[in-house]
Amino acid sequence: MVAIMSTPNQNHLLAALPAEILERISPHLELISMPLGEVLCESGGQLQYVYFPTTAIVSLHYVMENGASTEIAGVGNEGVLGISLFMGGNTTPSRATVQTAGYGYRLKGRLLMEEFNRAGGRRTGALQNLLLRYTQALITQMSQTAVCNRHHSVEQQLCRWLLLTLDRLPSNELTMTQELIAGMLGVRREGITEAAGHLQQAGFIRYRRGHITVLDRSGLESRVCECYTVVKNEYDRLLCDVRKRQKLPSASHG
Amino acid sequence: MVAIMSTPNQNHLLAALPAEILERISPHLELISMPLGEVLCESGGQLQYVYFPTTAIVSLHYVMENGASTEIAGVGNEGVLGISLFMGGNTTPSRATVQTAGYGYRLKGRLLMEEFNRAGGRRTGALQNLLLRYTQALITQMSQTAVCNRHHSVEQQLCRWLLLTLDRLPSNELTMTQELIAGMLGVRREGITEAAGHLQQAGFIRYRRGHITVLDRSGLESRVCECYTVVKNEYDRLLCDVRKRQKLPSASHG
DNA sequence: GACGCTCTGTTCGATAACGTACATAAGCCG
DNA sequence: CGGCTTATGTACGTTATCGAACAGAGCGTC
Repeated sequence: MVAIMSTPNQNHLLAALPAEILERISPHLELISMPLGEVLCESGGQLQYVYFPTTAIVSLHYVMENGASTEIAGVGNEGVLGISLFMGGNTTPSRATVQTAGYGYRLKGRLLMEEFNRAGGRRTGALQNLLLRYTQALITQMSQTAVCNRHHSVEQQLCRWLLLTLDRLPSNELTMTQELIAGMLGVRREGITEAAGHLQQAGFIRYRRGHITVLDRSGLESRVCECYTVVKNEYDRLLCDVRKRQKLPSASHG
Repeated sequence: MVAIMSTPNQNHLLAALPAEILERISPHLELISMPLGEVLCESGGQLQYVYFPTTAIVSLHYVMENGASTEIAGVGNEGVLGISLFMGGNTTPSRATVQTAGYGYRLKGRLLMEEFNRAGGRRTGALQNLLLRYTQALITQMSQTAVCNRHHSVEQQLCRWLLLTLDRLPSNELTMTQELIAGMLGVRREGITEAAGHLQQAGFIRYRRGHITVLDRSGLESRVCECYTVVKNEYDRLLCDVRKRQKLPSASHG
């Protein structure tokens, strides 16, 4: 009962681990609350933990000298925050903040590394394999963000962002102001107001102060640029064994 | 004498490998010519080899449905093409083409993987460690490209691109048409003409049909956005042990 | 229930980059 | 050397987004 709000299984990466590994690290997984706006890692800051979100979504973004900022990728229940630990850099120039409040599990970096480097001798460990594939999917997301920033309209980018966020949430309602979304996409708030207005007129979404409800997902998909599909396909391809293990999401039950 | 045009040491990653590892893979390194425009890997295509450029530069870019394209990162003598092999994905949605003709070494993917997974038991292998750190630096480059695409002017981006390219070349002359640069940055050719004109008026560069000579590097640095420095610092930080091993470049000798 | 903060809607001109079109010039090849 | 291909220079109107300014409206708080 105490686990209603979150179980490790809700994170796809944790869920995909072989039982043996999960048993080893489970005792060290700490369930934590991740409130909106919390800064999990400053630019260039050391990470003590890696974070496996379950219901929360974390935004990786750069803050520029002039204060402007842009999200370069999001991390939700499909992934993990803190790849710089096992990639060997320890830090990154990007900042990580909680974009959607929720829960997640954290694990001491040292413990993750022990498991990451636990090689079977013949072949690399299952955890390492999984995390590297996840990292590649993340790379695709970042790359596609670069492409999208260059070539697509604010409305298209908003659709992409909404769909990617929706994919990480159990419901069809996002708790999110237009101001925050603008910050993520690195555009003006007014641009979001305008684009969101179009989408609302089309009947795809409805919103009220700080809440966006997606009414017609396929409508958004009809307006989104190809970038969304590229990213989604790549996550599915690289982490398909992860998906297979998931119990089917209760999309039709509310 | 036959090796004047290229030696494995000219690639920083190869040069940084422990002698033991280099001895194992050296017999399998094939010196190859990489002509301008050669497509090393199509979007979604399988890589048979990984490529360690020495004098060539490879561009990783996305080609969109409408034909427009954008570079998301470059790979020169500081890196390796084919990270998707050891990251576990085998393919990526990006395309790799030769942006600056030159030479490089290729290595069969299977052989790289053997070495990548050769764990010492206690700790992960030196090659794995190096390649993962390189990958993190590449991630920074991609992220910063996304940020730069969003917030900075064509001129700033051109400066960033010139400097990053210059860092990978032995001389201060790039063989490159404005048309090609425009394709890299994902902007119009006219935009490059204009920005390059400014830089030439300022005396920072000089160009003639297909050749750009950098006359005043610090001039470019004064106009470039912060993105260049972020990327460069991150390469230096993550691969500093690589730099240490390099013989100092003969910048002052022609 | 009134207040006030914050979010949202709307306007305006300014600007950077676009798309198109065409003129000029450089260098290659016969 | 002369002609052709291709790169570069320049101009035009068009567009998306920006930056700033302000009005209205929702929602929590007292």
